[in-house]
Amino acid sequence: MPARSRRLTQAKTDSARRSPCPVSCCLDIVGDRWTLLVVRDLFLGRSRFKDFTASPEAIPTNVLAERLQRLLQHGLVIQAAASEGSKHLGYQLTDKGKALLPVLKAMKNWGLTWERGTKAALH
Amino acid sequence: MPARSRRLTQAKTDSARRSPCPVSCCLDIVGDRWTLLVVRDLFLGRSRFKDFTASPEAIPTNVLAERLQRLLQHGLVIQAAASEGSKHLGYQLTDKGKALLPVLKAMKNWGLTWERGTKAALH
DNA sequence: TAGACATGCTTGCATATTGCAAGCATTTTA
DNA sequence: TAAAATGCTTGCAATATGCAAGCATGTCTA
Repeated sequence: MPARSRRLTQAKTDSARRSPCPVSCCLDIVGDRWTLLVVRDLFLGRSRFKDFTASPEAIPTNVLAERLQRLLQHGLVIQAAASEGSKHLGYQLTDKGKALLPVLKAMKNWGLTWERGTKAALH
Repeated sequence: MPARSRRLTQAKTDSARRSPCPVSCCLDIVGDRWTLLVVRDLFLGRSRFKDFTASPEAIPTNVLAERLQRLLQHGLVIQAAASEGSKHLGYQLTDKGKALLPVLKAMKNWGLTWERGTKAALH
């Protein structure tokens, strides 16, 4: 898919939702094995493409590129200069994206309680 | 896959995890578009195969069967008589499964706050 | 107690997504 | 200004999803 038409692709409309359930709707956006790990990394202060690929789960680059586009489309992240005066872009959470913190915390707590050998990185 | 060998299939071991991160580990189990909707339905008191397929999101039956097996393998649900004296089996959340309630609540709140037109079914 | 219907799946198949490796234009560093 | 790093894209094989049909077992009705 070329960049321009990707940019013009509409964010998921109400009619594209499986149901009006807020849980279902949330899963339509972040319901896969990778998206919330990218959001976790954003909370950990990572912002650049390379940073996300460096996480221990090793997300494939094509999947990462697609997920970042989806997060942009749904307004969970924005792009901004990666650092002062740099032409490289980084990604940052919007308020909508930051609002997923309780979801990540709940998952963190669940994992720590019920799955042996897990260890938290997110505080 | 025959029923017996499916029963004998090991739950995901530490080595099968992508990383020791509790969030990643949680997503290894429930990180897809459907599993948490099944868990939501279980919280809503639904317990039988037919009940899950009747939800508005309309999960395909083969996907539902696979997800229920995964939830059984990971100990998030158990099977029990669907009703008094019935030979039909239903599914119920274990404590481990019930511990996902904060995750669902966080997703519900996020959806209600950030996605227009969503409406809660889970209380 | 026989037939009809409901339940709880399984199967087959087309399509979509994922994972892996390689490639490449642009930016930054030495 | 050449070399390395960055931020992706592309191609392809493997896996997962979605849809429709099929079917064994259980339950209900006459």
